Amino acid sequence: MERKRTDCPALPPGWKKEEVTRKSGLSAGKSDVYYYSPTGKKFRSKPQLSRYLGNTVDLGCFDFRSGGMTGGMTGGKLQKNKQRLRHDSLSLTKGGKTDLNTSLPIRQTASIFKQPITKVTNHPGNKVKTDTQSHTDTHTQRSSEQPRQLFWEKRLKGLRSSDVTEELLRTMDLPKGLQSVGPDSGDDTLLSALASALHMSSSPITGQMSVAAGKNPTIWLNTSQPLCKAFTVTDEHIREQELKVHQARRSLEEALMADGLARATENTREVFEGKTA
DNA sequence: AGATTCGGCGT
DNA sequence: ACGCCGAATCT
Repeated sequence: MERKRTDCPALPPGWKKEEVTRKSGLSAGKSDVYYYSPTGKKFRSKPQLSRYLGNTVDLGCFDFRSGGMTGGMTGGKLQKNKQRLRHDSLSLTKGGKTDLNTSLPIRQTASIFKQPITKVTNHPGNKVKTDTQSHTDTHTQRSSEQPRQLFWEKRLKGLRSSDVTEELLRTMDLPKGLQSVGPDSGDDTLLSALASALHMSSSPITGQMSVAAGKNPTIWLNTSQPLCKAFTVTDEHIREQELKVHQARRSLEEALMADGLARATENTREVFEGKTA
């Protein structure tokens, strides 16, 4: 039945939406909605889409079934102003490759995707100004980006890594003695903040040097540093870390060996049974 | 194996 | 009533 993959207006080019009507069973007549990324991966739920796109995008106002944005604060209940999508892994159609999203959450007050803006005036000759890739093209020069929110790292809360199966990976442990500054004193946010700082910046990460930053961040916060109290790295820390790296490398080596062996034996078995794939 | 399809749990 | 996802079924 209905087997058409339509372009989804709300999503960046390359994404397709599909609606399949159930044709039998108790739920006959109902339908399921799927999305396909430019690379062809199929998505069957909003959480799955969200996981894939990363926390960079808040699909809070995205309606999975219809494929559109659900309007702002309509109706009685006040809706949280959380709405931001992004506009990235989608516009990255060039690399042909990666679907990976390693970018960090960016403030996005307006709509996620490219949308025409209609300017209403009394004057004739008004045109619709379409937002091509003017500002958001920022993939190369991001650090110099305009105003940043003071506590933008809050948006990193809940950011977790997962493997290809989307199984959540165990989080890392931070060395004792690291303390966050500002709201969200959670360990996970701290970890994300530090990881982001290391990821984005090429200069040393020292944390917030001024004690006053805790009291009055508006004035004293050093915005080029993560929301982490100043810390000192001891030789002991360094040795611990070296040990961890060694252990990780050993595990990796073992895993690779085991995998290689497994493949080898499987191949020989198949040849033996005469089923060469 | 991968894709398709419906059931059914949880909200 | 519906979103989400497991698993049976199909190719």
